[in-house]
Amino acid sequence: MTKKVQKRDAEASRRRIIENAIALFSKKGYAGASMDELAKMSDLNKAMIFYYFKNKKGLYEAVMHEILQEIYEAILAENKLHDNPLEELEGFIRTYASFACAHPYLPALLLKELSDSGAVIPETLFASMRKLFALFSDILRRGEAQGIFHDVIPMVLYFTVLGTLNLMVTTKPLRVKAAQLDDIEVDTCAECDIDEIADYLIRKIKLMLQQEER
Amino acid sequence: MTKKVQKRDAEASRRRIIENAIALFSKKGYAGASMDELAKMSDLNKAMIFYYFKNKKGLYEAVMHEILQEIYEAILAENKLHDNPLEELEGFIRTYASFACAHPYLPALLLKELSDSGAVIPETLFASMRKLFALFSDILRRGEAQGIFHDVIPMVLYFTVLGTLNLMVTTKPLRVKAAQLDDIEVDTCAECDIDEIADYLIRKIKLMLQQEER
Amino acid sequence: MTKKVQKRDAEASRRRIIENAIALFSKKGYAGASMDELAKMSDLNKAMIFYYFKNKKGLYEAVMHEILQEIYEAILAENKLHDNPLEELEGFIRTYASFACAHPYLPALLLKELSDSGAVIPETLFASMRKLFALFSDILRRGEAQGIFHDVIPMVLYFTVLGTLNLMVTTKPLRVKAAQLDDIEVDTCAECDIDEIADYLIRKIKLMLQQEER
Amino acid sequence: MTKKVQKRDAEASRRRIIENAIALFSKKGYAGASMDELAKMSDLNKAMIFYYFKNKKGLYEAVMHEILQEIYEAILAENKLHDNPLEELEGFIRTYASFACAHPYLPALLLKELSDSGAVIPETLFASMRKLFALFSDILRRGEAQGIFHDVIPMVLYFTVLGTLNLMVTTKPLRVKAAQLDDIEVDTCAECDIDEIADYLIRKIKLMLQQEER
DNA sequence: CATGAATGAGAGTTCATTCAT
DNA sequence: AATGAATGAACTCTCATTCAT
Repeated sequence: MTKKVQKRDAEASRRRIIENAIALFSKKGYAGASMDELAKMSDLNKAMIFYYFKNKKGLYEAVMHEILQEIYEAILAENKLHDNPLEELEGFIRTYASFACAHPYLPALLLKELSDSGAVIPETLFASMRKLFALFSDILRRGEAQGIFHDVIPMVLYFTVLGTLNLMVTTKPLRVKAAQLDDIEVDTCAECDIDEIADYLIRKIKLMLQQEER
Repeated sequence: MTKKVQKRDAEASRRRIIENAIALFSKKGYAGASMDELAKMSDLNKAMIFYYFKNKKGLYEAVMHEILQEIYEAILAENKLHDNPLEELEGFIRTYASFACAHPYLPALLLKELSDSGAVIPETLFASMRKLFALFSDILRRGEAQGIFHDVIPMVLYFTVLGTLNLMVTTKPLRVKAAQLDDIEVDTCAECDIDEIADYLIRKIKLMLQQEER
Repeated sequence: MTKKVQKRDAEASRRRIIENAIALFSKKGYAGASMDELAKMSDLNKAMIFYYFKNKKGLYEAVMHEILQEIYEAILAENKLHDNPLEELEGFIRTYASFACAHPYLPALLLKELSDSGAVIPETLFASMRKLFALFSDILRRGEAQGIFHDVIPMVLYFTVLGTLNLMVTTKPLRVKAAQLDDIEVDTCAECDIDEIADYLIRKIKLMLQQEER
Repeated sequence: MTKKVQKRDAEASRRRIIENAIALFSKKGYAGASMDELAKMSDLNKAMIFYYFKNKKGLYEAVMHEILQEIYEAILAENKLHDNPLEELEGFIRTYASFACAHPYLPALLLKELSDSGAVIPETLFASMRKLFALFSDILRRGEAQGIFHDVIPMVLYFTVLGTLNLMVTTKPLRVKAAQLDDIEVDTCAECDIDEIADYLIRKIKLMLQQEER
């Protein structure tokens, strides 16, 4: 007879949880996020979180996997549009920047996680982050092989890019507030939008890589 | 009757608390750190924490103030040894790097705090961080005025430096582990020590700043 | 399969908490009552108190609302049985007295609350107490209008009635103990039951109100 | 040599503690009052409270003894000025009223204590209160013997007087607030001062006692 | 698939009280 | 007589998690 009176849509519930969890974890961190609050946000019973994700850590892993997968796919798609390392590098930075700006939870979550070596989820973070780094590293190595980049240490440069962009995104509110209170002595770049910053960063990174040291 | 190994030494107790708190907060973050655990670590009754610092937030503020003050003083001292922007910049980076390496709680705490715009202690973080940035900014501006640096945006470059160095420090365990598990496909720079990294970063930053764009 | 002795019966749990809370608050006062003890009394986990009442103050409000509502309804019901102010007044006093005797927590809670102007819950106490006073006041005013009561100040007389009855109830144990220890010098009325006292009070109040001053 | 550099005046310290304790206990009740706050108020080290009074209960006893002694002496002094029961009764009520008004902690403390049968300090309260009641009782008994009072139950009348006056004092703030918010429907006697109330009560008590029942 | 009731452990914080100086 | 440091127990309240329906 299959009553199906009410559409109990498992997939929809799951997604609602994940999406709210992304917001919550990025705002309050792992320890600070409460499953109670998450349930309320998601308009679902608390028990459902455990039904779908087993426990808090499991949910967190799902969240991290989700966002790392998303950014990876975005960057990979962009990467396929280009065929030389210089453009690929540009694309990488620009895509990461605009994605981070559109989804500011990403920098927040990533920095938190990286700031304690993935204390919560070493393996997951790990595997997911490696794919992204492998791509970045590969671009630089090929550029080096082609003689257009010099003196390359991919790991350091990777964190240079991620560090700069992530911090510019997460500190935005702080910098805006500083600008309001401050005499104009120091410029906190409160107005810059992320695309300008990405452009600037690209320009600078090029100078870094294309020059041989004197 | 000389040694007088005092049991009830306020200053000593206070310091023990602060020092353990630095370790604890940097390891577990603000929300994740437990005052109970801290008391045990410090070999003191839990109530003493509140006796000295009023509440958890007060303790956290004291901790952040402490570490930011320390790094600021270290950098300021170094800065006074030089008299031209280029050397000053080098000194800044090198000092920050070696301090961060010697006191790895600094990057951990800083990244956590910056990753949510100083959610816990906006004002304190703020004031303390500004002094450091003001110094950095000043170095670059003077360099620009003297025609040795070009196309300078201090805020972005500040986060480039801090982002790179902090992330290299906090991800060290992660990178080491990656190196063990991995086929040699990607180099996670597991062996590099922080001074080499600082050297590399300095070299690169110089290229960034001394060149005019082509 | 009929009886269904429910274990997880929300309404029952809630009631158990409220009822024990009434006893506890009336015995120890607001500050002196411990939620831990209440949980134990109620054979429930401590967290359930907060699940049902949000916090201690919320519980206290619920308690006060409950008892004030009960006494109000009892008196109102009695009031409807009469149609002249004299009888209504009698009914008011008698009902209050026997209710207070049957539920001795009422005087205890009321006196405590009134003794600091409703420090804990000004608004709630307020609204609930006003209804009762409004009824009392109305009775007296109508009596005055009909010329059977004279020189009426309802507020004072209200507290005369409540003060006398409440104190006679709450001091009962004290007075009994006094009677045991004492030589018969002073009569603490240890034997009187509350109905006699109510009768006496009614007699006296009548003399108060029906006479014009000489 | 008797250095006596600093006047460490024990008696003064003791008094400061007692006086602040009266205020504190009357405002927050026994359980709600904190020795920490008391020490701060008294500008003394917390340990001194225990030096002078052994423990919280001891202090509370001292406080209750103090205020009951004071009111007893005030009333006794007044009583000696009169030589007939009617005037003595008037004096009792009037003195209690004005004392209670001048020292509003008395009603607050008394009602709290009486509202749980002297849970904290049965014996002390007891002994002190009995002297006062014995005086009141004696006045009435003599009046009855002289044929000017009729149908006397001292215990009840005692609480009638104390109940009325104490409640009028402690509820003053509540009644004032009610007067502000309310439409004029009910008169909470917010303006009456305590002497008017005492006069009114005396008038009414006289009617109570001088009449034989009809 | 979904709910609300229940739990036990632990959170931060305050308490009365004592110790050493 | 007076202080500040220290304690342990208790406090209110929140947490992640599970059970019964």
